[in-house]
Formats: sequence, C-alpha cells, structure tokens
Amino acid sequence: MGRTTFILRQRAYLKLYMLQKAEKGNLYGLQILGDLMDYFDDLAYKPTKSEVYKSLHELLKEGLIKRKWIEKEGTEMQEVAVYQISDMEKVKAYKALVKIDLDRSIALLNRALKDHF
Amino acid sequence: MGRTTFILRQRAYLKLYMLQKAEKGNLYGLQILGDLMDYFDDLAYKPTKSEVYKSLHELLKEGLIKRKWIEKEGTEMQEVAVYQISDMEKVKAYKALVKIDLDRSIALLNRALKDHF
DNA sequence: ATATGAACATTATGTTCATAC
DNA sequence: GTATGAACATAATGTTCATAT
Repeated sequence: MGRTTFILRQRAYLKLYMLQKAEKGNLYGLQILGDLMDYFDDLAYKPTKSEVYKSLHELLKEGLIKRKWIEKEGTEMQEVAVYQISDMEKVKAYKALVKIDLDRSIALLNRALKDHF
Repeated sequence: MGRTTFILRQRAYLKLYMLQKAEKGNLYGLQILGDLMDYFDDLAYKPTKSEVYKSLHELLKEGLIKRKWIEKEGTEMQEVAVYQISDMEKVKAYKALVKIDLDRSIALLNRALKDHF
C-alpha cells in the first residue's frame, strides 16, 4: 500500500546512475554527488546528498554493489568509500525492471504533452 | 523547503487533465476518475479518488475553475458537483508553467534512457 | 450502493545533526 | 573543512472513515 503507479521514483532513477558510477569503481559518495550536480545542472535537477547515500546503501543492501574503503588521494588516514559492481546478473535484472518503468513513465509524460500542448 | 527538483508531481499532471475535463464542463468527480482509469489503463497508471478530488479542490481554491451543483441525470435529489473553467487567463498561465516542468521532466527521463539503455 | 470530502497513515525525499578524520 | 551516515522533519500521496443521498 501507499505505492504510486505513476512515474518512477527519484530513488530508482538515481540508482541507475550509481550503478554506472560503480562500473568505473573509483568514485566516493560526495564525488558522485558533485558529478551529478554538474551533469544535471542544465535541467535544474539537484540531487541531494541524502538521496545519493540512500541510493548507494540500498544497492549495497540488495547486493548489487560492494564497498571498499580506501585512503583518499593526497591524504593520509582519510578513508573514503568507493563502490564496485558485485553481482552483474543482479544488476542486469534490476536494470531490465527499471527500464520497463522508465519507458512507461516517458509514455505517460508524452501523453500529457500531446493531450494539452 | 522539502521541494524536489526532480520530476513534476502527480498532482500537477492530474490538474492538466482536470482542466481539460472542466472545459467540457459536464463531468463530476467520480466520472472523471473512471474516465482517467480507462484512459491510462494501458500504461498501468491508476489515479486515486483522493488525488482527483485534491486536484479539483486545488484548482477551485486557486480560482482556475468553478463548481456547479446539479441533479444527477436520471435521479432526483442526488446532487453532484461539475466543474467549469472560471478564468481562462489563469488557466493559460498555469499551463505555460507546467509545460516548462513537463518538458524538463521528459528530458530527464530521456537522458536516463540514453545513458543506461 | 454512489458521491463527496475529510481524516489518517505511509512513503518519498529533503534538512539537520553527530561523528570521524 | 570534508566525508559518511543517522536522525529528524516535511511533503506527496495512498487508504480508511464519515456523511449524505
């Protein structure tokens, strides 16, 4: 209950990008946030720290990615968490599901565009 | 605060359809719901009674539409509320704003489609 | 039973605080 | 100050209840 049938959640949207970052395997949380902030700047979408961390944590918990603590470049004793894909099969399955919702969401928005504008 | 910069809200989406129904001027709440349920059935979007009424109430409060109580067809003493546009200038201004958000939202979703699939 | 609407509950998401370096 | 994360607050939306016909 309480679950919308409308458009895919921001969380799911962000998780796609988290997986993409994890494939590179060398970025930590706040770097990812900064990257996405820049990347979406033209569309005025400003993801928050909270959503980025929650997206990463969910993917960890679901076993799609794993975390590694490494020393931050240029410093000593400053550990940051970087992420890597841990189960490519799960990733593929997850993405296939999200794609369905994404296609559906785009169709919903395009329908409104056609109906009203 | 607390406001997302992500995709346009369901409420805004539905309000577009409420305005369209109000232009016809002869449907009441649950009829609109039924119509939309059918209309979005292929995309598995199932708006709720609550969202439909809240969308109508917001538009009323904002002065874009007005309400008329009429006797339900075929019955006596059963009053239903139908809606009509009350201020076309406001409607145009509202739709222009929503279009910006709608275009932006479509762009966000298409970007994810391009980036991940 | 159908129609309207409010009250309530739960999610989804944003903001602030705590801890460590 | 930067990084991680939890705790907290609010907003968006779904579910249930009340009232009337």
